[in-house]
Order: sequence, then C-alpha cells, then structure tokens
Amino acid sequence: MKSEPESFSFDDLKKAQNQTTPWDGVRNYQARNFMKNDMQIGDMVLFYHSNCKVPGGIGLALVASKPYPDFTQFDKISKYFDPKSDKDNPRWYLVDVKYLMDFPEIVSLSSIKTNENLNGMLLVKKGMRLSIQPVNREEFEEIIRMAGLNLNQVMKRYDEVKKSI
DNA sequence: GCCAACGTTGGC
DNA sequence: GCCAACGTTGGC
Repeated sequence: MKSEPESFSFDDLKKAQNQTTPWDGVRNYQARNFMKNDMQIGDMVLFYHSNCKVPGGIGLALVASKPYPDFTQFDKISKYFDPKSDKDNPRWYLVDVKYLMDFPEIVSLSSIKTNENLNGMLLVKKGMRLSIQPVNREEFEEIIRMAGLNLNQVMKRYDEVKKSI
C-alpha cells in the first residue's frame, strides 16, 4: 500500500492511536476492489512511500479490519466527499491498517528495479501507479530479505500484533 | 459507445 | 518543476 509521507507517513501510522488508521480516500476502483474483495484481517501489508526523496518500502503493517464503507465519501467538508455515492450503496470501501514493524533498511524502488527476482512485481511495470497492489509470497519474502529481516523475526512480531486486533 | 479534454500520479 | 502514463468526465 502506497502513501505519500508528506500527507501520511509510516511514522504517522506508528504514532496513531492503537497504531491503527483507516485507509480512507482511495478513489480508484481497482485499488478499492483489492480492499473490498481481496483483503482479510491479518493480511500482511508492505508499506510504501511514494512521491518522496527515496521512494520505496519502509516497513510492514497488517490489515486490521474487514472492509467497510469509507466514511469520508459522505463527509461534505472532506476533500474525498463523493456527492454521487449513495448511503444505501456506498461506492468506496476501506480497511483499517495497523503498524507492524520498521524495515532496518529501506527497500528503495531503484533496488527493487535492479533485482531480477522482482522483475514480475506490478510496481516495476511501466506506468504502474496503482496505490494498492497485490504482492505474491516470493516477492514478499525477497523484499523482507532486502530489508534486512528474516521471516522468523517477522512472524514472531506478526503473531503478537495479530492477537491485539 | 467513442474519444477529446482534463485531472492525477509519481518518478526523475 | 517536468512530463509520461494513466484514469475519469462528459458531450455527442
């Protein structure tokens, strides 16, 4: 899941109440569908910083709720207000995201691009600017390794945090 | 349903 | 700040 650190950074997530935040404001149907149709509580999230000095993976989070309607679509003073959305049939959905752990090393976009094991990642495909993208297990484990973590460390922390959801 | 015009994303 | 590559809008 991508975010622009200027508007909401990984550090902001870490400091948020219960280290959890609703992933509001997604207004792209494909990205919405990933949240609405494919995400489940406990799914691992690669947190990515875009539109910044060093774009790349910065840490891990996890999906902390089932999908539910994005409340900002009904909020007239929100910049995400959608006058065409119907309360009985909301157009936009989101999930809550909870902080898991920092990457010891940022996994930069440029290092992802030069890693041949990650040639298949959607992120490195031409013109790919979707803010939410699926990542497969092999890609995920490669990113973890590049970040300076091993899977045992990650899973230990994962089990702790998952219990707290 | 087509497509031009416009807005947004996001790396560089 | 630039601009390529998308996605969306809305007239027809």
